[in-house]
Amino acid sequence: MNNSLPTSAKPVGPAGTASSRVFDHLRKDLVGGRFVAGEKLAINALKDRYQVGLSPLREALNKLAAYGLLVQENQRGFRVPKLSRDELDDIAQMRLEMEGMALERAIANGDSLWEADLLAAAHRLKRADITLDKGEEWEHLHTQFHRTLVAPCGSVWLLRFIEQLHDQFDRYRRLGPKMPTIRQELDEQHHQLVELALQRDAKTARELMDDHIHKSYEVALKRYQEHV
Amino acid sequence: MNNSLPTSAKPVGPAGTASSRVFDHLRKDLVGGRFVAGEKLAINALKDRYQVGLSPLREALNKLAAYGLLVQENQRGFRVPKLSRDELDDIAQMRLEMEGMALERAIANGDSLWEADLLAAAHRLKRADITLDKGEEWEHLHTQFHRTLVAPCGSVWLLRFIEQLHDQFDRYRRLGPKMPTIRQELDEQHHQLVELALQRDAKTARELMDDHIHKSYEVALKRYQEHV
DNA sequence: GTAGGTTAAAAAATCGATTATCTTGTCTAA
DNA sequence: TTAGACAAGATAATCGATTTTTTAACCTAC
Repeated sequence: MNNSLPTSAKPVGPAGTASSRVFDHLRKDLVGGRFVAGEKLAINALKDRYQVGLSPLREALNKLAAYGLLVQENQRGFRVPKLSRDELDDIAQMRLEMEGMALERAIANGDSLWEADLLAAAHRLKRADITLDKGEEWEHLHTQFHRTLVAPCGSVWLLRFIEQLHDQFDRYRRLGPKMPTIRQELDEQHHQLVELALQRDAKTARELMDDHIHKSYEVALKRYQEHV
Repeated sequence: MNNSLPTSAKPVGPAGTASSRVFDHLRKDLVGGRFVAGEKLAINALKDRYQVGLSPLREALNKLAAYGLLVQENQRGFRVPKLSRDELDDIAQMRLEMEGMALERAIANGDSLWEADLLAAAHRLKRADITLDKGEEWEHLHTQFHRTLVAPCGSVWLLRFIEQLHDQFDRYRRLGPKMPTIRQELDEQHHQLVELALQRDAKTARELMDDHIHKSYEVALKRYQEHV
C-alpha cells in the first residue's frame, strides 16, 4: 500500500502507537470544532488532555500541520488555523471540481461490489439518522458514505485531496448545532445519489452532487457567519 | 498567513529549527532521487547524515509522511514510497486537470505585477539554462517558474495540491540524467507560456500547458522504465 | 507618555537514555 | 524437512530532563 492517507489506514485500536492514536483523536477534535479557530495550542495541556507524552504528541502535531489541520510557526508552536469566508469559498469550489470529477470516474469504473458497498453505506447512514444518533457516529457514517461514493474513481491522489477538503469543509459545517430542516433535504440527496450511481447516470449524478455541495456550503456559510 | 504550505514558507536559513531544516533538506533529497524508492530509512544513519538529533529528525519524517513523500508504518519506521507506472499516470493526469484549471484562473486574475514576476522567473530560468547550470539551482528556478505561472489562480488549496503533485512527479522525472533534446523543447514552451499568459489567451495557454505536461510525462515515463 | 532595553518566567525545541516492538537466526518436535 | 517456539540483537517509540527561544513585565531615559 503505497500511498496510504496520513491517517492510520487500519483503524488504530488500543494497539497502535501513541503518536498515531493521538493523531486520530486530535484530527477528530479539530474537525469537530472542539478547538476554537485561531487558538494557540498549549502543548502541556494537550499532554494531559490526551494522556500522552511529549514526543508522540509533537509528532502528531507535526503530521497535522503538514496535513493542514494545524499551522506551525517556527519556534512558536502550533495553532488552530483561522476560519475565513474566502477560504470556505475556496474549499467549496474545490470540492465541486474534485468530487464532481471523482464521481464521474467512479460511475464509469465502479463494479458491482461498489454498488453493494454504496447501498450498504447509504443504509447505515439512514439507520443512524432514524436512531436520531446525530453525533460522532453519524459523522463517521456520513464521511464513509461520501468516501464510498467516489472510491473507485481510480486516482489515489484525487481521493487523498478530497479527503483533505472534507476535513477542512467540516471545520465550517460543524461549527454550530444541527439544522434538521436542511439536514433532511441533504439526507434525501444521499439516496438519490445512490440511485443515479446505480443507473450509471454520470451527468445527472454530477449535477446532483454539485447541488449537494452547494447546499452544504450554504449550511456551512450560515454557521460561519453566525459564529463570528 | 493561514494556510502556509507544509514547507517553511520563508526559506529557513541557518536560523530555523533543526526540524524545519532537516525537513527541507530531506524533501529536496527525496524529490531529487537521492534515496531509492521502496528503501527503508535507517533513522540512525539519517541522524548522522543530516547532523541532527532524533527528535527533530522524527518530527521531520512525520511531516514528510503526512505530505506523501514518505510512508509510515506503525512500529516499523519510515520508507521511501515505491514508484509505479499507475501512480505516475495518476499524478500526470491530476497535474493536467489541476494545473490547467489553475492556469486559466491565473490568466483571468493575474495583474501587471504578476506579468512582471512571470517575465522575471522565465528569464532567470533561461539564464540558468545558458549557464549550463542544470543542477539543483536549475531545478529550483524551474519549480519557481511553474509556481509563479499559476500563483494568482485565487485558490490556496489548488496551489497546495499542485505543489504536492509537482514533488511527486519530480520523483519520476528526476530518476535519470538530463535529456538535452527534449529539454530544449520544454524550455521553449516555458517562454511560449509566458507569451500566451501576457496575451491573456487562456484557451491556447491551457492547450500548451497540457502539451507541456504531456511531454514531461513522456520524459518521466521513459526514465521510470529505464530505471526499473 | 513612550520607545528602547533588561530580565524573569513560560513555552518550544532538542537531547540522552529507557522501554517496547520487531527481526533474525537457531533450535526443537512432528 | 519444515512449521513453530524461542532468544538475542536491532530498531522504533517513548520518556524525563535540558537547552534555547519567546513572551511579558518592568524599568529607564528621553
